[in-house]
Amino acid sequence: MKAAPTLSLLLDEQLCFALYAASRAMTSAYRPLLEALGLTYPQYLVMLVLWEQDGLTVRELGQRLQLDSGTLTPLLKRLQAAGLIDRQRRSSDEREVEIRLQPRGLALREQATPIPGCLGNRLCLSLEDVQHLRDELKRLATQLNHPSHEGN
Amino acid sequence: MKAAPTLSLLLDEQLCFALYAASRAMTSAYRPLLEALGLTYPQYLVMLVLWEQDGLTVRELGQRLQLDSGTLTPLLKRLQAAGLIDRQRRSSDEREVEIRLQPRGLALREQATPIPGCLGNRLCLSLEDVQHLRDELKRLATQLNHPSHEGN
DNA sequence: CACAATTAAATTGTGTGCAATATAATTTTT
DNA sequence: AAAAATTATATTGCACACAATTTAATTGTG
Repeated sequence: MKAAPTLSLLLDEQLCFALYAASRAMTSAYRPLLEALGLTYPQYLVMLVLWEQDGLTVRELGQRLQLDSGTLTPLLKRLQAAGLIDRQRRSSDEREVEIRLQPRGLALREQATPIPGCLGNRLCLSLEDVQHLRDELKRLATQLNHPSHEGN
Repeated sequence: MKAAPTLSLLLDEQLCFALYAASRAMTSAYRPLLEALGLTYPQYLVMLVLWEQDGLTVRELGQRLQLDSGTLTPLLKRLQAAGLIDRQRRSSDEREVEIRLQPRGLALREQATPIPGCLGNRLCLSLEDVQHLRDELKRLATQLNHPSHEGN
């Protein structure tokens, strides 16, 4: 076990800042496209999950997106107010709230289909490079979320 | 010029979600370490810039971090309230507000030096891999921020 | 069955991000 | 030099994120 090496405090050398800046740049790039659908970026992510699997609970949505009810509850209320989803307590377990797509929410999927390709075009990366970067980021997130201190 | 290929709408295939999740995981990993310094993650980024170059204006800080005054003004007021920085209108141009480290803000640098190494340890990546990922993310952010539509 | 422990959402409070607007100082133009 | 345009910051309003607490429903235990 060796001590943590002292790395630079220079902003431009930080992986964390590159990640933070790239994530916000990505959200900004989506914004004008999603505005046409009346969605914010986190709302779009919720819709992606629901288009894949409808009828999930708030908890299950949260597991998928790594978001808690403090974030999801108001977001889902806005999607409901927009007529895209419905929120219903489950009769089998009244603690759980089931989220179901409304016709307007389901129909929105058609308008969303061109969006990933549209964004992909801007990246100037091959599909393989995008997939590789995506998988590296997934591994990074997994490492950071697990407190498996000793590894390497 | 070919049409945008229709890519998947599956959450787990999206680069954007991997980026979003990794960025939040990174911020969460920093949180307990920064809490010991009394800083939030964006506040830490501001301090990184000031430790590199003191006396920048709000505008210059914003250029460096890609943040506007709507975000920075309240954040800087909190750093000022914590006694870490000072905010002063420049006499040469009264529109500009100069940010200067206070002794406590300068001293905090010592406590921050082990942090990057501490986080680096968790990544289970070689230094070269971290640098490569960082540079890929920088290129990605540059591409996304520039509307240079045709490229590749 | 009663009651403690657990679980799922919702609520509350703080701190970003960011668009839009306002305010004030400086520069440019006429 | 006065008016118009520009620039820098601050303010306002909305939507996340997330910790901490609350509320309500369910499960586990004696």
